[in-house]
Amino acid sequence: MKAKTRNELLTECACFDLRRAMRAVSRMYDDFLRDAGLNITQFSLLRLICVEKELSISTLGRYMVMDRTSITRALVPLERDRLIYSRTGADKRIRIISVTNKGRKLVESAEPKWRQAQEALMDTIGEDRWRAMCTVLRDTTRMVRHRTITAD
Amino acid sequence: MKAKTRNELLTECACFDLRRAMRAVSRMYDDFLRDAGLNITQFSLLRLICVEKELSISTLGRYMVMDRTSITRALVPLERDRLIYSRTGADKRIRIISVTNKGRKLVESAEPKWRQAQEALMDTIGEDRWRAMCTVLRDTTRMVRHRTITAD
DNA sequence: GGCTCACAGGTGTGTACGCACGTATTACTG
DNA sequence: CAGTAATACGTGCGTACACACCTGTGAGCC
Repeated sequence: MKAKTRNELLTECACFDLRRAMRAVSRMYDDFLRDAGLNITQFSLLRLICVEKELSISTLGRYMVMDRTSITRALVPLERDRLIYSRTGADKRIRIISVTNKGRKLVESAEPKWRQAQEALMDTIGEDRWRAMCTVLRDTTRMVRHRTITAD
Repeated sequence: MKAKTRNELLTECACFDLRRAMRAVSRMYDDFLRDAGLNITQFSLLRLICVEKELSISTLGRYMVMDRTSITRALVPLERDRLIYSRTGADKRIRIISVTNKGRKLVESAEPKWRQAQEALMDTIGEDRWRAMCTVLRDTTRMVRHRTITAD
């Protein structure tokens, strides 16, 4: 099979491919995590908060490459369920987010399920494809983000 | 740099990488499409309906790898704005979706913007990375979907 | 110290997405 | 042909996500 030219590549939507794969893979992860009482988004967010101890809404947004306001909303169910708590910092503009003991325990109990999802995906697509996918996705994210930032 | 082992690969979440890249890239496409009055999801959906003339909710769901009920909701704004219309088929269970003239015109007017987004992404990440990304995402989607179907 | 601007954050609104559960219609089967 | 299974779809509910717009705080400049 002949390799596609640039113009041929452009006839199919990369963003569609990305969103579709995201739906397929997210559903798989959510299936594994369901019993744990977290979805993959909440798990990722909570795990990040566990590692970093204290962070602001904007910092979380930058790391997740998510709009600041989306972080605010995503934290609502986590705070409601006492998995995280927040307080005002020395700089009164900043809301500092931390994990609670309950939150940390929940992440730890969910980790085996997440691990199972990771293994299942790895077994499904294979080590080489996994490696290629993660690399290309991280590079793309970085480049697109950099493009946005430098273009203002 | 030494290549990562399977276990090292598994310490970082592939699903997180996927969702994060999806957010970054979708935002870029939505930026380009904004003036056209469609977002990338609506554009993809509408374009598919244009090409296929007539399809059911479930068929759309299978192609988009999206839950049937998500399709139902996604079509609401499109039908409200008279971009599509639906009717009951010979099999009364099936709701047949078709594009309207207004919808077709809107897709055509949005196509140049979408094309600009495609070009911009291509210029940002390069042809090789684009090729690698689309290939790996389609293969992954297919494999994950197949896994779900065969596992029931 | 007052002015201006950048930064951190929240709310209103609308779309994106999926699961649990329920209804209606068709297909299959004894 | 009655009974059952499979198929197609919708609604209630909850989370995911972003933009437009607004408020409050801190930083730098005069």
